[in-house]
Amino acid sequence: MQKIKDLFSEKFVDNEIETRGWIYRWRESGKIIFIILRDSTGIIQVTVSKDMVGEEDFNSAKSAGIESSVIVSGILKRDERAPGGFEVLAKKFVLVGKSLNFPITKDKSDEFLLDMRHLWLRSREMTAILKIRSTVFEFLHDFFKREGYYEVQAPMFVSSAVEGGSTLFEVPYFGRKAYLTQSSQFYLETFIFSLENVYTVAPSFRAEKSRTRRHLTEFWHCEAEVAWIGNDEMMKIEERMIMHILDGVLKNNKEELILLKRDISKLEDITLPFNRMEYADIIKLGKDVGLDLDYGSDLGADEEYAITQKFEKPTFVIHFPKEIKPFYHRPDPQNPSVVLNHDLLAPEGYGEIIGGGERIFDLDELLQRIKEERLNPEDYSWYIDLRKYGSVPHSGFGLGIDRLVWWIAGLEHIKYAVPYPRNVRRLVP
RNA sequence: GCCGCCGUAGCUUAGCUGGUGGAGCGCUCGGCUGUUAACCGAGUGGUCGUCGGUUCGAAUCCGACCGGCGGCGCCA
Repeated sequence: MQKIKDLFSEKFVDNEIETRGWIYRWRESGKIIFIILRDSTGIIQVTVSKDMVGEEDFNSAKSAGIESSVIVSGILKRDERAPGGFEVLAKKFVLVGKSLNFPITKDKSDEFLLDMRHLWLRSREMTAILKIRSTVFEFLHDFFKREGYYEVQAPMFVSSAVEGGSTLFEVPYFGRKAYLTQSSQFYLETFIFSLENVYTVAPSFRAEKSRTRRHLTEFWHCEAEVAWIGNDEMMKIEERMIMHILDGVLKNNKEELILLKRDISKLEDITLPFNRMEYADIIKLGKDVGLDLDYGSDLGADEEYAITQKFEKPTFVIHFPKEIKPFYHRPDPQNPSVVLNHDLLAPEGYGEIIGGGERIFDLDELLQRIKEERLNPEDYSWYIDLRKYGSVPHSGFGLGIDRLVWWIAGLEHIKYAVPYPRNVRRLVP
């Protein structure tokens, strides 16, 4: 039994082979049937003719519809008329699982394909994306393993918000109210006092009615928290991490990137270090380009687009005004009106993929910021506790893994980066 | 939450200055021994999103509702 990809080799030519898969294309021309067979590794043409396979097998090949699963044995031939230059001359054709009329045909709208996602996953495009996605997760874990991190797990059911603004999904919890986590950051901070360097890969949930090409209500979140380091060192870790993943995808998924028509040179040209820009300088730069930007307003989609179009590699935007960032970010001792934080913006207009920074580690400073933001300290009692018993300077970040896949694969909308995307409307399939 | 847009056959759509709904793909049948999302012939398929209004007459005009899409805000 051979995988389809392995058949594209001189060593099998004129030899007996056997392979199996699903019918990707089917056409007949008189007494010969052409089948394009697909498996997880690729596609190959199979020709079925009556005098080669006999009446019975020929009839099952004739009745087999798109996406039928089949086992074929025969002779591998070189033939320039076949796509890819090789084809299988069938001697035996076994229909394993019949396929009814496959609902996905030539014309397909975005929405229809989302409704049919459980079947559309088989498409060459989705298969390529899923392979890239698999590599991204693999090299993400690989990076942390190499750098000596511990992987930890935080709860998905939580009792309150990490930050005030975001909307939480409420779920009934034995007569009480619970919420689905929107970030594991606070829990990660609890682990650093024993494990020092920790990370987690888990879903986060946001009940925002966002309708943009980069928002989902459920997304895969990689978060890390590191003891004893500051904002600058955190950024260096992150850029190494992104480079490691990029290298992994470029090494393992060239074929998939090509199939997706990704401009690979744009990824290959990225080198360390990434760009760094002060928030204040962005505002100045924005004014020069004619954007309506005031110091103290958060960067909107237009601004991010303008910035990320300008640069060929990812850009850290650092030192945001503290008012527009959550209370736990540490104000810069040199200039307490800004915080020691960073957002990482992916190039080519993709925008924010990471948010991170240094956390306040002083008890009084944290209480002060909670008070300024008019939050209730009781809601953060165990988080505040961490500043009472041997607090240390520390930093962390959150990476939107789906957004990373979205950018690397060069996709139009984040929903293509995720097998079963969830947004305010979509819960099926 | 705000601003735009769209619902016609299984899918993709034309018809929208009102006068009995057309096409391509799919599917069924037939033809072809080299097709490349093949081609040729025949057939199949529609309470035009729902309800109401205007009119002699509504897919078409008006209103409400339902469903969806794109963008902004929010963020990963």
